[in-house]
Amino acid sequence: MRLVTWNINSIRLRFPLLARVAEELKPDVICLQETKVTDDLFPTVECRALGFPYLGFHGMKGYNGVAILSKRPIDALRMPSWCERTDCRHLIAHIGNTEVHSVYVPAGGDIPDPDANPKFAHKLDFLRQLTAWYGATYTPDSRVVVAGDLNIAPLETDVWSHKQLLSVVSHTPIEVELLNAMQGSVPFVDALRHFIPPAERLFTWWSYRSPDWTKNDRGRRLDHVWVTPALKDSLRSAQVLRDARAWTQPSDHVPVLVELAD
DNA sequence: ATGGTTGATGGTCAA
Repeated sequence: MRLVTWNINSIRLRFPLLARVAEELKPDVICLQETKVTDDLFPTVECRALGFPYLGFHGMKGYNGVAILSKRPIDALRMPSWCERTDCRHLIAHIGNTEVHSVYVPAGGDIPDPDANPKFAHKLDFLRQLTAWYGATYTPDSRVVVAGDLNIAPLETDVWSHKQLLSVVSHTPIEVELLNAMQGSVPFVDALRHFIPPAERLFTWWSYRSPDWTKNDRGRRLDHVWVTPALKDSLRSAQVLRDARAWTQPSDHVPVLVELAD
């Protein structure tokens, strides 16, 4: 199974780029975040025309929104909600004998202080709740893929400057600690770092707020694919489609591909 | 330290 995760930042605006991702990466499953579309306006006909007959989506007006597009039958869909909100940040599809999760962790605002910044507090709470739930719901024998924009870059090599980003939301010690706790809850295997050495720099996001995203390569690895230990030996390859950041009218995130043996 | 850009929306808010 070839699985792509991508924060598309509006599926309607960037549908032509989604078609390009489908054509170039030939995924069997695509997990999307920030679809930014309500369910009644989701482009179901267009997705099916791309070769994905089986669709799950969970969206709201203007913000957030997750989706899973599949060439293989989706047997069941679930949409957990966290922090007593209906934020459309989590979608689960049962595909064959495996669960695929599309997750969009709150970005957390600009100030890395939960007392001063409710958005940061929400991000931390979201991570704590998800961690408790994953730990209580799954075991190492579960067949689960967690894919999405987790909005945290855990390793020093996941950011362009570890020192300069220590107090920047996405790379603060408290966030990294909570993300590591979430990964350890089952535990999950980091599929990207399974193939790409942790010593090597690896980014999946480059800010829009730079006139030239390639200048000094100031990126971060915010998008992740994790698998349960039961799937570890099935991992075949992983790839970040860095080129997609240079496409016309790009998302600030690029697609990440992980290939698993069936 | 600050500001920079993009998207949905229709004034700003979120990222």
